[in-house]
Amino acid sequence: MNEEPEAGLRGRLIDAGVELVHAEGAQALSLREIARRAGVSHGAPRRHFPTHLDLLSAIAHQGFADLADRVAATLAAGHDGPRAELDALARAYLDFALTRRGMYELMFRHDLLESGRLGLRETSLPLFELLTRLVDRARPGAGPEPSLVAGALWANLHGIAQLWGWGSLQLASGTDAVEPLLRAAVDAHLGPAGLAR
Amino acid sequence: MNEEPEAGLRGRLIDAGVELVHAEGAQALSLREIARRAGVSHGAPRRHFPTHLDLLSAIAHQGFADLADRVAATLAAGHDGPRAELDALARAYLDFALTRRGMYELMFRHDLLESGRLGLRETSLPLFELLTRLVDRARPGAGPEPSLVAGALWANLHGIAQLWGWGSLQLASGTDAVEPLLRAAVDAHLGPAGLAR
DNA sequence: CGATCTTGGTAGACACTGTCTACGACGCCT
DNA sequence: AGGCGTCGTAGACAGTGTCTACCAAGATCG
Repeated sequence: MNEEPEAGLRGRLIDAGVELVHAEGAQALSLREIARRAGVSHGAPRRHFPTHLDLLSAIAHQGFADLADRVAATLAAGHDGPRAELDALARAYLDFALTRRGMYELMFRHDLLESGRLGLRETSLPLFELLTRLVDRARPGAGPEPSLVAGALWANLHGIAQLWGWGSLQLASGTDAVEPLLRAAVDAHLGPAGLAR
Repeated sequence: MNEEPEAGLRGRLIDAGVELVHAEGAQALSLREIARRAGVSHGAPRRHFPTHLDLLSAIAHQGFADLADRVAATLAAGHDGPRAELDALARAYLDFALTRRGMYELMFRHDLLESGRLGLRETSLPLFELLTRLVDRARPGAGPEPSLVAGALWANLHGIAQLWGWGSLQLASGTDAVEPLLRAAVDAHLGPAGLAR
């Protein structure tokens, strides 16, 4: 499922960037610092990435691949029906966003997504289609179409991940645990756990 | 509801920043450019804002005030019951996020929120409490507590605003209208429109 | 009334950033 | 051997945020 790691300086730059964003956060990803960590001069990356944003996009791309791997590994563990799989997916998504904060932030930088580099926006499509399939199987036929529910649910997960990630939701809802919020969101879009199936 | 505009250079800097973020977007808010637009040297802002982030926080603060004004104006129009008010609030929120994109982006910059400057995170609390009250009144007593539902709903609005704003949701769900998505989200958290109340 | 201190702005320096250009080393091919 | 891409280096340039020295005008006070 994962493409083989790229050889040469191009791959080393991406690796250095991934390491850096995990260690220091998204704002530390200056072109020159990445080059420094890869042991080359600041002009070298230009041979492989025309601009700074292209390099960042490649790093974010790697992040989406990691997320896909995590989700795949979670689902491979085996679950009791599509609803349980959805719960697991939601938790894995949130977990990724909260533990890999810098990478998650990078992956959803609007200027990266909007620049259309590397088809970054399209990179999340397979994950979204998986979500749509699960929604379709987890819910009885009635109600709005699955892609709509999946879209709303994805947006909900994304919003929880972000707002919780920087403390706004803790402050607002007065709790210090995400799980109830996550459960409330999933239940809202799919109905309470025990019903379907 | 709005505090009076601040006089002096401090207020002029904020105004220049607000204008700039509306005209050119959030990445254009360099300290020097704001100073230029306010007609002062690049060192002048330092007398009023110790650091660049403090100035940005003050601008974002103004954005939250604008959002609160918009929501208040929307609710003042008069609606038929709390559920209709919630629909109007959700639409106003989304409308703000999509028309004032640069400002919305600035308001939810994590480094601003996390730095705790100006109590920026607390600024959204009144709006959230309003949301919680409406949720409480719009839903029959059963189910999870209102603050939890309000938190999940807020996260959903935020997620829709962001993902839609930069085109990811259009691509994923295959539609080009937000309204169905917004309705699906509100219905999911509060139940279909006709039922309650 | 004159000296002094505070307030609020200017001007220049510094380190750092992303981009661009000139240059050079190296391998490959004919 | 000669030519030619490929790929990295080194330096310049404009722009950034921050810091420091300076200075002009007002207020305060002995």
